Amino acid sequence: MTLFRLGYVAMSVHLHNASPSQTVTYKRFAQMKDQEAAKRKLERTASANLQNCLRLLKHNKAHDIQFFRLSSRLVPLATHEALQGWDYIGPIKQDLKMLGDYAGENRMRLDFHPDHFVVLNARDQEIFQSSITVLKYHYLLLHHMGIDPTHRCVFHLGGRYKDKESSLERFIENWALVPKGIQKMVMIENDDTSYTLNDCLYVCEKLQIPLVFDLHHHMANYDHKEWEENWSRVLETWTHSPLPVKMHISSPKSPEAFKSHADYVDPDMFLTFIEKTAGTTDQIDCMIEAKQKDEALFQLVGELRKHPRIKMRSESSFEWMR
DNA sequence: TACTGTCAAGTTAGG
DNA sequence: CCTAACTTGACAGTA
Repeated sequence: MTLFRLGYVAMSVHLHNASPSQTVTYKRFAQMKDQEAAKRKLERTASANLQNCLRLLKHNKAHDIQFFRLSSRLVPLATHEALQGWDYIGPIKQDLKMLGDYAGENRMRLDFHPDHFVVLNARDQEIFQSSITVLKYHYLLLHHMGIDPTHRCVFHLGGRYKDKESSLERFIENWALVPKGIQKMVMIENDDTSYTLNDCLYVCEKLQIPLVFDLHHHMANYDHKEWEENWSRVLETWTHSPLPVKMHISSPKSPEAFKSHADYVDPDMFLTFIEKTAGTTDQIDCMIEAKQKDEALFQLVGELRKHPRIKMRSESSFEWMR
């Protein structure tokens, strides 16, 4: 039997005034005359973000949701080069621990998806180094939450640079320069413009990195449309992970804007995926990437539970009955 | 209070 | 070579 578990991204459309991504822009920060006071403002914002994050986890618990992507913007300007040397962890240690403890007590799977500024296959050393800085920031947050950082941070292979083959190989070369602790934290996802499922499998198998399969990206960018033929290879990349297989689910906004995320998830496409993968592994955690966030999850569950072969195991998890 | 322009970072497509 | 689009919520200034 395969347990399918649903999660959502970073913020709730139901919980008001609970943004975990409040910020102070660098421009505003630089305008403030008292730099120490400005740093205190950053710290207060970070603390408020973490408090809001805790509210989100409580909301998730109330709805039986145990899978959640944390915002990468919890600490404003944490990795900005003008703020090197700023101890952004110290002032929020208690908040981080409280969040991590709550997640642990309630067996929640939390992870991160830093945005497109992480480019490990960069040609430019500075871009590579700033990518490492961003990953280290994620590592420290996890560490101080008391969460094992293994396989908690997903991103893409990087740029194509007009030569996909050599750019793919450069990811492998650069990987040797990535600190071991950060290597263990990483998962790789197929993207919608450059690196396909095949490309990612090649790298993930070589470097022993779990592959997060994004079905929507696959439909926008593939070598072989039939992903099923490679599904067992995807599962294999998770063999040595302490965590269940993870994937991303979203639907195209429209045929014209195919790559954009729709407000909600199309249940039919998802049901097809479920039918094809049910029974292939113990558990698959599905991250819902939709504009309507948790509401999209609720609506999807509402549709799924009407299906005769779907047996709900909680408000956000289910099995497929053969 | 509601609306609009602006905001750290990178890459790609297009002119 | 340069710029806009991508994606994108939140902030700050203005109406």
